[in-house]
Amino acid sequence: MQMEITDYTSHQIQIAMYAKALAHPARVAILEFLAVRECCFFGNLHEVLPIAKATVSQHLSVLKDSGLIQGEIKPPQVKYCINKENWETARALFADFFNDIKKIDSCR
Amino acid sequence: MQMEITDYTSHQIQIAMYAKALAHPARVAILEFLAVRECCFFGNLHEVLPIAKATVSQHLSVLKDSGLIQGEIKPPQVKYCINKENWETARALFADFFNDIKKIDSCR
DNA sequence: CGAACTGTTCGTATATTTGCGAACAAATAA
DNA sequence: TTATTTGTTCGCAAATATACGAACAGTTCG
Repeated sequence: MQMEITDYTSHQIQIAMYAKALAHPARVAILEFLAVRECCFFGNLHEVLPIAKATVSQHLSVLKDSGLIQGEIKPPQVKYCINKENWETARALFADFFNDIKKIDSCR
Repeated sequence: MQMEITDYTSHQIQIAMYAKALAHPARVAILEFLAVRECCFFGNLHEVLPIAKATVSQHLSVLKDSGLIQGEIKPPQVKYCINKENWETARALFADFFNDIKKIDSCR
């Protein structure tokens, strides 16, 4: 008797969650921007993004909720940076996901 | 004078597009299912997913539009499989994205 | 104290996503 | 021809996501 998937696995849900965090160009831009700087304040991000500060804040919130970044209050500014542990988790998750599928020959 | 990002780069848009395609557990499940089978019909997918066939069809449509999979009509069935070229593109895109950021020491 | 600066939260408008049943289309089988 | 099988498309409802200005909160500066 074949195992039946009645619901999604936590693995699938986790990949989908990280993917959702990356699913908007502004958030990809934020992460790329954080990547090349030792340190980055909200204002730096707002400067280079073509959106209102309220919207920037919202995207940062999504990224924080995903765990990919973290913010630290350095009054009167807020400093953001990549969360290394979770970043590595996501990196490995996507790498495995794409490679597992690359192994097989699929159709044709 | 610092280069200013006035809009998103096509690179950022492309990552966001692929990420959006992966941003739902059902679509991750579909891709994982396609990964371990030589060949896969719509019915096989519908069987193992906890959603109505109309919804399965919709998710397949999203994945087709992203380029990650392709469908082939084998009357009266429809056979789906991973699109290898685009899959490799996405794999490389995410791998680079995650590794570029892993390089830097970021804050703390 | 009040003004200025930095960023978040609120309220709202609009667009997109997700999900389903029903209707539909195409091919096959009876 | 009619019924069945397979999957897509339609129409709709509900939930999320995106975006903005305005209001707000906390800190610093004058």
